[in-house]
Formats: sequence, structure tokens, C-alpha cells
Amino acid sequence: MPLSDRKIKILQAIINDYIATAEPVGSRTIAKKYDMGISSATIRNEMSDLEDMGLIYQPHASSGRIPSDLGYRLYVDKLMQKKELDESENQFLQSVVFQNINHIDYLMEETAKAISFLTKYTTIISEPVINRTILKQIRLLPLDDNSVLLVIATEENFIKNHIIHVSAPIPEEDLFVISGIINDILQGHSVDELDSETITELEEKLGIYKDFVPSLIHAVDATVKSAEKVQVHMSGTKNILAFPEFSDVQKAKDIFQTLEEKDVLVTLLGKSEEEEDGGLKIMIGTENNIQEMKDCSIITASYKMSETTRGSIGIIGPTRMDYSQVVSVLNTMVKNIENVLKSLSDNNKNP
Amino acid sequence: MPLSDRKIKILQAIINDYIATAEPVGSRTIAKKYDMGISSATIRNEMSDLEDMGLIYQPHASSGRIPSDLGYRLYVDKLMQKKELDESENQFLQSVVFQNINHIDYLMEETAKAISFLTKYTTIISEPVINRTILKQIRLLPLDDNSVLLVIATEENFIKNHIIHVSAPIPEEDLFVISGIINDILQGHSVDELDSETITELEEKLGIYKDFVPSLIHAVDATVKSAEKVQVHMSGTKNILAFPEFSDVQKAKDIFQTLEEKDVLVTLLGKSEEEEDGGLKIMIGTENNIQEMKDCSIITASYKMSETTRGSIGIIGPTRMDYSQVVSVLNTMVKNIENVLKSLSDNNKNP
DNA sequence: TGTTAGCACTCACAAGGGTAGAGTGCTAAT
DNA sequence: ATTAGCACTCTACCCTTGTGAGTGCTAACA
Repeated sequence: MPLSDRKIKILQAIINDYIATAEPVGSRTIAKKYDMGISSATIRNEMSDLEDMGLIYQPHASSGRIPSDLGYRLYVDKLMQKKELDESENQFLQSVVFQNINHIDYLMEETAKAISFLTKYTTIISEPVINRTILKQIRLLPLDDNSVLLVIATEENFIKNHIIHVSAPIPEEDLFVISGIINDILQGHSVDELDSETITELEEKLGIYKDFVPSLIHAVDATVKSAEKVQVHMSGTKNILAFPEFSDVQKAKDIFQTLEEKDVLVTLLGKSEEEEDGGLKIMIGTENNIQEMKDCSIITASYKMSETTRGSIGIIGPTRMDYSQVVSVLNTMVKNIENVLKSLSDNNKNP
Repeated sequence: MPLSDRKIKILQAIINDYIATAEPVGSRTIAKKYDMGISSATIRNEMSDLEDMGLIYQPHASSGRIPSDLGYRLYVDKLMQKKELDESENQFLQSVVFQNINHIDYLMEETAKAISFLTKYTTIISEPVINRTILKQIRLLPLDDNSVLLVIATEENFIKNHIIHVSAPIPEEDLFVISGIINDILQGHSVDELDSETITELEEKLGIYKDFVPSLIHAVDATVKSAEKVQVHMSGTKNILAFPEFSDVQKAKDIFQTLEEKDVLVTLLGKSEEEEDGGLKIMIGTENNIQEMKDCSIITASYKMSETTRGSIGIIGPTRMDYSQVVSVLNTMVKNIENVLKSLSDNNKNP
């Protein structure tokens, strides 16, 4: 059966109305509200066809229609029109990013908050992974007789600290020398190139401070390990309670439970990396393969830095979500974040 | 009316039962379950007295009794017996603290998680404030031509980083010299002693790098400001949904809403500082003065470091919470945290 | 042939009524 | 002082009924 223009119009009306009200949409509602010059009876016939095509369905006999996952898919792929964010929203998103330019983790946290504030959906976001990025600076600073501070900076100006405990005090000048040696060896290399060869080299060069190498390596390693762990920030989970589809406490609890499991989130966010065209990945309802989330849609986008994907943002809401808004918010925010990351790493390329 | 031993026993039975079941407790239930050698009729009479005293009440005529806030108060002040944590719980709590010894924010985050995991209640925790603590190390490190990394360490080995953007590159040796000058001036002082006099002194000493002072001061200031902001970590909010008293989505939403407001949390946590005896502050029901939380009890404890209160932990649950468990978990955790903080600051006192 | 009016039918939801069960308060007996 | 017994109350649950929204079908219409 061909999908006539009129059918499309009706489908669109059903989806719009359902997104707005969360109530099954009846033929009369459409006839009255959208005034498309045909009677409710005709709409009824068309709706019956749409149902045969699997685009809408009735939650129970003789009730209004609800878009099916397939219906939303069609809407998202073909019908949805881009929504432009208005100036104030744009500015809000931009200010959030630029106010936290110096601290990646705050930046991520605030970004998540901002997005969930704007969209009223739940937002998850993964921090850029510094693994495989190039080390720029490794410094040792004296803290006190028993501790030395290790400061690691990557090419992109991500800073990590680690306190190393030492048995005997190391004079400041020596620390300076040691820092120099370490820097010579590691600078310009990625943290995962730390092999036994490098370690031997380090031990040799450090001479009398050779004993210091193990704890140093351990510290670097621990720092790297903690950086390798994908950090995930989440915000706006409680918004879920506002949607009538989750007014059943049990359902809400199930979703919260699922969102609590980090692996699930990482998997979800990971999906967006499959997308080639720097585009978004939209998973509608059952498409996300997680039983508990079958009534949710998830839209993810990943942000890059120097051509490599660094992390992703995901927005989770009921299948009845405002796809066009979410898409534009995500696009805007990815652009903002990429700009910031770029400006961070550009600092050291300009003269 | 005097509070006979028998009345106390009955009150205790009611509270225990209600904490466990969340159902109003009837006289027959007590007669059967707690077998105290008297009939339900006698218990009924006693319960009637307890009600007159305001310790229990009926949610509706001819239903079982529920402890009133006053009843819980009596229980908490006089009747409650200390519960000892078992070995595994103790170890769990300890391991959480010692595994995150080097990163205060992870430590707080994980502590909150651990407590809410153990108790099933919501946990909030405020990070130690570094304001007013003594600066130990201030260093500038070269990052690249346009940025300098500011590293600030306090007496207690809390580390903060800040990237300063500079218009012209500053040679490494100069940075070293500048670091030395700054250190001379600020080392041993608290961050809030940074007055105009100190700034002038700095400007004079820095000579040709005088122009650098404003951005430096700004960076130090920003770092201090961000440290002054009381960081609050929260965990286990979704546990709230598990309690039958909040099975009404609206109620749950109200509480979430309230918990979202940071000021509220800070105020709540602040209360514990009023307590003199290093003890806990228990606020039962309406005692916390927050309308939305009238059905919640909040137990807070604050942890000290070198005699000063640094932060607090709070546990939020229904008034029908397991007070004795919460009290012992809190006591244990405060001790653990204080130990860690002590070991951090001890490092520089031992030779 | 597509469109519409009309009608019978279905279903969810709310309101009303009846019942069972848990619990109380009171009284009289022990 | 304690207890057994009884009348009473209130909630929770179930069942019934009525209403409104919405459908599908048929027959009439342009």
C-alpha cells in the first residue's frame, strides 16, 4: 500500500499530538485540531490503513492510536523537520561550555546538567579518554619529606595529579633533575608506550635514584589507569518521573536500576561511534535491545578531537520524545565541545 | 502519666515492627509476635495511654498505631541500643576509604556510594573545605607557549590545578624563579590572607614579570573560589523509590526536587556542626523544618581534621528508618575518614 | 470511487455499593 | 489489674454500573 501524502499528514498529526499529550489520538481529535478538510470518518479509514502498515497501533481495542516504533522511525528518518534553537538557548549552551573550559570534568558535568535542563530528558556523557594521547609534561614537585607530587599534562592540556610516598626525602634540585630525565624519555610519547625497555632506560639514567623508579612507574601507571576508566556523567534522571509513561513507580525503578549500571551506559554511548557521518545515532524503543528500556528512545552523538572520537553524549527519554529538539540540542553541544577541545589543543601549536 | 517498663516495651515493639513493615501495628500483632505475657486487650489499654502521651497515633480511626515523631525521639534518645557492624561491613567501609586515599573527590563519591549501598538510604556528603587551610606549595609549570600550569598544594596535601593563559611565552627558568618568589610570600599563609598588601609585595618582587601578577592572582583566586564552593556528593537517591511511603510518584518527585537544591543540602549538613560532642545530629520528621521532608529523618555527622570541622555526612530516609544501623555506619565512616585525613596531614609533620 | 453520516459496539475509567478483615474502645467478669 | 467479649469503625477489595471516547462497518451521497 502506497503512503499517500494525506496518510503522511495524518501520521505526522498523530505523532505530534502524542508527543505533546501522551494520550492515544483519536480520529475526531485530528479532524478538529488539525483541520485538514476531511471528516473524522475518512481519517478513521486512513488510520486503519496506517495501522495495517504497522506505523501506529491501538493500546486496546476501540481506543485512539499511538505511533509504533516503526512509526517513529519513519518520522525520524523522513518526516521530522529540523528545529532551530533560539538565540537564548544557543547562548546558554555556549556559556556552559566556555565557563568550564579549564576543567574537563566540571565541563562534562555541567554540560550534562545543561542538556537535561533544556530537554527535560536524562543526559549521559562520557569524558574524553586521555589514553593514547601524547604526554607533554611530567613533573615532580616536593610536597614534604614523605611525599612527592607527580603532575602529568597531556598534549591536550588535561592535567592529572598523583601523590607519591617516599621513604626518604628527596632534595628539590634532585627532583628537578629527575623531572628533566623523565620528561626527556616520556615527553612526546603516549602513556601506553611505557614498556620495559623504557623503564630500563629510565632506571639507568636516574642513577642513584634508581630505587625511585618502581614507585614512579606505579604512580604513572595508576594515573593512566584512572584516566583510562571511562568516566560517565549523568544528569536529570529524576526527570523520568515527570513522564506519565513512568508514573508506575516500579517501571521508574527498573529504569533507574538499569541506568545505574555503568556498563549499560558505556555500551549505549559506544553505539554512536558506529555512525560514520559525524551524525547522531537514534535508537527507538526496542532498537536498543535492553529489555527494561523498551519504552525509551536514546539519541547519542560523539564528539571528536583531532579526528578521533573522544567521548559521547546520550539523551534518554520516552519513545514519545521530542526528537527534533533533542537532535538540535545535541548537534549544537557537540559543536561547542569540539570547539573547546580544539582550542585547548591549539594552544601549543600556535607560535 | 509515668512511663512504665511495660509501656516502654510496647512502644519499642511498635517501633521495631513499624520500622520493619511500614504497616500500622495493632495490639494483636504485638501480643502474638512479641509474647510479653499479657493479652491484646491489656496492650490496647497501654497503647491508648501511649497515644495520650503523644508517642504514637492512628493514621485513621480503628487502625493500628504508628510511632509519632515524638515517639521516635524518645526511642532514639533513650531506648535505641547500639548495633555493632559486623566484620565484613567494617572491612567494606574501610577498604572504600583506603582505596581512594589520594583523591579527595573520588573518596567522597565512593564513600557516599558505599553508605547508601549499606543502608539503602540516600547519602549526602560534603567535601572538606580547603579555605583557611595553609598553603604549602605553589608552583608554575610550563605547558606551552600560551599556557602555564598553576599547581597549588595545601598543608594537608589537597592539590588543585589551574591553567593560566599568557600572551607571551615565559621561559622555564623564569617560571622557576617566579614560583620561588610566590612561594616565599604565600607559603605558610592561608588562602584568604591574600590582601592588597600581599599583592603589592608580589608585584614588587616579580619585577619584569609584574604584568603577570593580575592573571596569577586571578588564577589563585579562581582556584580558591572553586575550592571554597562546598562540594556536595549525593548517592542512592533512587533508593527512595523503594520505600512504600513514597510509592506515590508525586511525593517522590517532591523529595527529589528538594534534594536537588544544593542550598538545602548544605543547610542540612551544616546542622551537624552545631553538635558539640563530636556526636551525630538526628532530625526526626518535622524537626528538619523543610515542608517537603516532613516524612523524612536526617542523621548527620561531621568529620574533623586537626580539631576543625571539615565536612559532614548525612543520611536521609523515611522517619521509619533503621536509626541504630545508620548511627553505627555513620560513626564508623567518620572515624575512617578522619584517619585518612590525619594520615594525609601527618606526612609532613614526621621527620 | 472516494467521502461522509449514522449507528452499534468496545473498552477504560470513575463512581457507587457490598463485604471481609483488622483493629479499636468499652464493659463486665475474673 | 487483667482479660474476654462484643459492637463499632474504617480500609481495601471486588463487583457492578454508567459514561465518554473512540472504533468499524454499512449505506448513502457527490
